[in-house]
Amino acid sequence: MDERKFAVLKAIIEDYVATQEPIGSKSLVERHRLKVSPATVRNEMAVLEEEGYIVQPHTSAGRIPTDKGYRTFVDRLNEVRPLSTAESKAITQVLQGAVDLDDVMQKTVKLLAQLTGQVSVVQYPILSNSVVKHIDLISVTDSRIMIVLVANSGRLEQATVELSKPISVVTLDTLRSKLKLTLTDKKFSDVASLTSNLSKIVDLSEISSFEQIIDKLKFLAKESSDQKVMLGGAGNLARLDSSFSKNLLPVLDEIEENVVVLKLLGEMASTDDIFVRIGHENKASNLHSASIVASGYSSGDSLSKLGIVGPTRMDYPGTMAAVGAVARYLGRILGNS
Amino acid sequence: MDERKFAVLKAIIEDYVATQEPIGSKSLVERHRLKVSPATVRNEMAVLEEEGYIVQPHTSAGRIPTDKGYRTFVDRLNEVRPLSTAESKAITQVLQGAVDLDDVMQKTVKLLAQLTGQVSVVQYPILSNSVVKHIDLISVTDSRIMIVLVANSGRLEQATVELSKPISVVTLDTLRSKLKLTLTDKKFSDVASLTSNLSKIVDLSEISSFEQIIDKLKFLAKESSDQKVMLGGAGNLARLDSSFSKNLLPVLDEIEENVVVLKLLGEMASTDDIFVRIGHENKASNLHSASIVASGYSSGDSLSKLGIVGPTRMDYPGTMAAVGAVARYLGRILGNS
DNA sequence: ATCTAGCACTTAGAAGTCTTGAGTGCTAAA
DNA sequence: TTTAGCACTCAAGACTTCTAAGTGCTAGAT
Repeated sequence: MDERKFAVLKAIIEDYVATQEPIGSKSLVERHRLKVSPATVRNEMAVLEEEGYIVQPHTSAGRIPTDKGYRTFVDRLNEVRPLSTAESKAITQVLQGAVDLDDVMQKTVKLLAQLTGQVSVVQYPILSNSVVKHIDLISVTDSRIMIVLVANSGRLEQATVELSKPISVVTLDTLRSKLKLTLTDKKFSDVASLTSNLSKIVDLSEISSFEQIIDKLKFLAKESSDQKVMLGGAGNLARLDSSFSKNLLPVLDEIEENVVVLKLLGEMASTDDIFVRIGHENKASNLHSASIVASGYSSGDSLSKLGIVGPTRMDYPGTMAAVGAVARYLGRILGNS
Repeated sequence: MDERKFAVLKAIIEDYVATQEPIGSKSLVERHRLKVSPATVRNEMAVLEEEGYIVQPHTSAGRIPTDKGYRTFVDRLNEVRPLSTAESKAITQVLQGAVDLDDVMQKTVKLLAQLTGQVSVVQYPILSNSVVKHIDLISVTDSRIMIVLVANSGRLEQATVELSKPISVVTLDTLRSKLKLTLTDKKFSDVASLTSNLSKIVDLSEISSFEQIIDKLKFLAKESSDQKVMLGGAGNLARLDSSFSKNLLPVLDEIEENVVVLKLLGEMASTDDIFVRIGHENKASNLHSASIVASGYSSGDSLSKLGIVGPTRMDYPGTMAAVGAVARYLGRILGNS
């Protein structure tokens, strides 16, 4: 595409994103100090429309960008605009202050939501490659046992088992030390197989308690290697126009269920570039008027993802910059672990 | 207030909540099969208006309830309508499936949001009266120590300390056993004072690491006895009308910061009845068009709170029933601990 | 005494009409 | 290839009118 035509497209997109109104040739020339007349611009626009980059809502109205228009705009946007120093300062400050992983995740998701003004999603660091750093059994009461698992990434997982009958302290102690021995420095994904063949160590009378604990432990290790997701900035939906949010609501419900996001984020290629999926490029029809901007971030050993979802009409450069920066900083914070 | 007048008020409120439109005398008589003519109802309405229970948005329009109207309606609503069996089934099923405290809280907040269609808030069980059941120090790397605290209520708190220089295994071991000895079965609120006078036990060269760990531990214990809050159903805002959500957005941001809710919920008297605060009864002016329905729930030893916030125009009987039921079930679940 | 029917009066909002201005496409000249 | 000029279109705002839902009040019915 020729240089000037792209300039026109770009100008249309910028104005439309800012005003949310169709853009006409005259106001375009004024606002952007183009060195040509409106008539020339009109000719360019006619071509752009023919090629499917922009449309008119009705005759005698200005133009608005199509998905295809946004797409070429984003593709041409090679160098990502850096964030303002104030913004990047904010990011480091907020993330610096986090105490544990949950806190980091929560702050990140909120940060993303605030920087972009959109609904944000952050995937927890993936555990399957992680290694058990510590395992403990804690008796809260004599029939309630809490299992604690710590990964080398610093992620902690817990679960409580309600035993059908009390367990003796001795049994619990032997079980605990056995588990420590068996599982420490082993992969989460191997926990299930490793625990399957150590049934002989406990007294017969307590075999049921034993099994309940092991079951929960397996579940916990499996569950944790599954992916967990945090959602934030749902309130931003209210800021956006309601037709859009009506569409998106069911999606959010599902996101809270962790189901969709896995697919959504999983589909984005798994490098740490920034990915953008615009309107109809999304398979789910609820998302046909939405765009997703996502990026991978490295958490020690593995690569997880984060991103935002908003209306197609969004500030792509700014959003991409924010997503990229947050991903980078998050990786840096977690990289220390 | 005389019986029939109340019936009229009630009918107005019910219709207005359902339709969100001012209610006139004629449609009222039709929809509610009152045994009197519209003219009579009009007379009643005139009196109700004079007494401040209802207003006309403009002459020649129907009436809408005032805060005072809602208030008397709610006050007369003595017996709380029980939930449908389907609903209470849903509650038990959802809560039953939770694995740990975070999970319980998250499921509860979501449940409340779904049952009521409003924004919901659940306070974590208060810790200050809780007792340290278990404490552990886990070395993730040799300069990253994770502190784990478990309360008798089953609540688990963790934090990671980044030491300025590595700590030796021996020191860590002695420190750990010392802490176990000192803190087990002590109140969270006493952690700070108990840890203040045990500096002598470590080698001088590692005194700085020691201090960093103790500081974090104090912080953790204090932080945890502070109140923590979980927010849910922010997406419901989008369902409501936008003027309302505009008002409420800043409030939500603050709620996420845990600041406001403490006050908000704290102000509600601390029994486990259901409390309703309507419109201007709220001090914060952002909440003048909002109502809060809250209830205490007992979590083992202490009493915490949960509730929802929505527009004054809400289904009070239904909402109160839902809040009450969730509080009751939650108490039951946590009571086991 | 209280309720109700009837009626004159009010008024927001729907429906209809006019006007305007931002926008277009096309043609012909620079 | 660009630009000026011009006729044409049409959504959205302004202005009017109409209407239906609602009111309050009075006088008769119960």
